[in-house]
Amino acid sequence: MNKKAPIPLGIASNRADETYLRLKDELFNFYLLPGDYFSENEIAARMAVSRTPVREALFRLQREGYVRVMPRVGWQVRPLDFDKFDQLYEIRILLEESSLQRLVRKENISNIKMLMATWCCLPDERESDAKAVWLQDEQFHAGLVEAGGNAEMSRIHQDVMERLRIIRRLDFTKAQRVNATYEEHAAILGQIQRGRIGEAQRLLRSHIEASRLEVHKITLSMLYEARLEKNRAY
Amino acid sequence: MNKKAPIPLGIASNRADETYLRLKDELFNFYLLPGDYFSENEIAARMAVSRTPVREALFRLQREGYVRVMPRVGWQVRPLDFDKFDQLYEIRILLEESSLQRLVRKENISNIKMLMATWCCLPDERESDAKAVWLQDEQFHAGLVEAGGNAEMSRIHQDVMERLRIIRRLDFTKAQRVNATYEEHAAILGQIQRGRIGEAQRLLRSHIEASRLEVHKITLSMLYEARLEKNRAY
DNA sequence: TGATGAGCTCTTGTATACCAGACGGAGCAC
DNA sequence: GTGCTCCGTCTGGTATACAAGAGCTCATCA
Repeated sequence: MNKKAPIPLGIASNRADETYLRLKDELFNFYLLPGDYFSENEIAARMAVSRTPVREALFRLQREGYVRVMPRVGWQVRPLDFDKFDQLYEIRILLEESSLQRLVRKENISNIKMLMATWCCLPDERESDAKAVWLQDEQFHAGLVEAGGNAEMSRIHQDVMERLRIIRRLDFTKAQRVNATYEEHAAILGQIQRGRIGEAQRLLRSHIEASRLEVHKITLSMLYEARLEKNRAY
Repeated sequence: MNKKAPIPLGIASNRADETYLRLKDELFNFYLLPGDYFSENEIAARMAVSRTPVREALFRLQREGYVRVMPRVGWQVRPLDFDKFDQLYEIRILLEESSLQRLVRKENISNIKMLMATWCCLPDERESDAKAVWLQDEQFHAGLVEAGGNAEMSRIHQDVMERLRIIRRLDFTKAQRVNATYEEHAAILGQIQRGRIGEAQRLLRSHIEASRLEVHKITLSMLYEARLEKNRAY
């Protein structure tokens, strides 16, 4: 029984991607807590792969700011840095606002119509599942940037959103927040359709600012609970 | 003599970084030409290291958009994509403009004064070495963003500048361009000092646009020459 | 009692062996 | 002549062996 299991590969096409996704999942669910120390061997044993794909995954996560390596010492989960999150929110606002600006110049509003189908609907047609709303919200903001027509800007926006995801995913748990999101998105799209870009930008900015503040509040308690949860498990 | 050489390590602290820097150097000097195919073994043999650090370096370069891997087939140097460069220039403008905006709000002009010492000088005090001017130019634009006070935005700006470097470094070869750079930078800083941010933004935008157009022209001929140069060598 | 250093153990960094898949060319069938 | 199949050889993907440094433990000595 010294032979390894046949093929424990997941949906990813290789073990490195698989390990990357699993590790990110553990980071997002606070199984790996900010500040924790760990080693490559530890991860490799837990995920039943060799150190090679683990290292590849960790380097990617390091590049994205989630973990850091201390040479010949070990790895650490980077502590949550709310100043950094604020800065990323500011960049989000900048990118999305400027995409609206270019939108009106390029008359590229086909994406916008698709977004309206999702967001400009009657209250009883609204999605209620938190995770589904969160996904649609991601698509809304990505869609605005894509409509701007700058693919590199979309890529950067996606990176920023990715880095915010660890705290943003804790939003959309209260019905009130979901309803507010629907109304604000619809209002923004409405102003765009009327060609009032300036007003749309103003609404967009305050919409994102509201999200930022809300997430601040939620995350602190959620992180605390996640910490308790993990401690209970041992 | 089957024992390897003792320590052929360069300035980097490990072979992976060393390999990364050497590869990027070869990319920037068009020793590795856009469109070229190559394998990990080939690089490893040429740089006298094992595949492990080579792979780590290549993954970093892939993430930065210089190369791409085709699984179980090989690696390719990504062709130069001028549309992409245009998009990156647009992002540069956005980031630097918005940094000026925040500058006036935060009254954070200590960086600006340092920049003025370099750029607001008499014509005979100007740096003439192309490489030195290029370095100062990088610092000027990075300095503007840093003065905005958003560290994450600085990081993104740095990434964008890095990706533009392969074509931007071919600029600053003509004295005329150097002089224009000095005058335009001085003008921008002058407007900032007078608190006329809007005008500074306008100048900054046209300054970057001019650089973009100039680089377009230069690069096509330089790349052609680099191609000839390499063919001559064989 | 306190300082110190040898050495053990753990870490990441690097090299290498092995695997499966992709591709191309030779050879055969038609 | 043309197309198909098989097989050898190359590739990157993965596992593993080895090297070297950081840090801790504990014994030793002043």
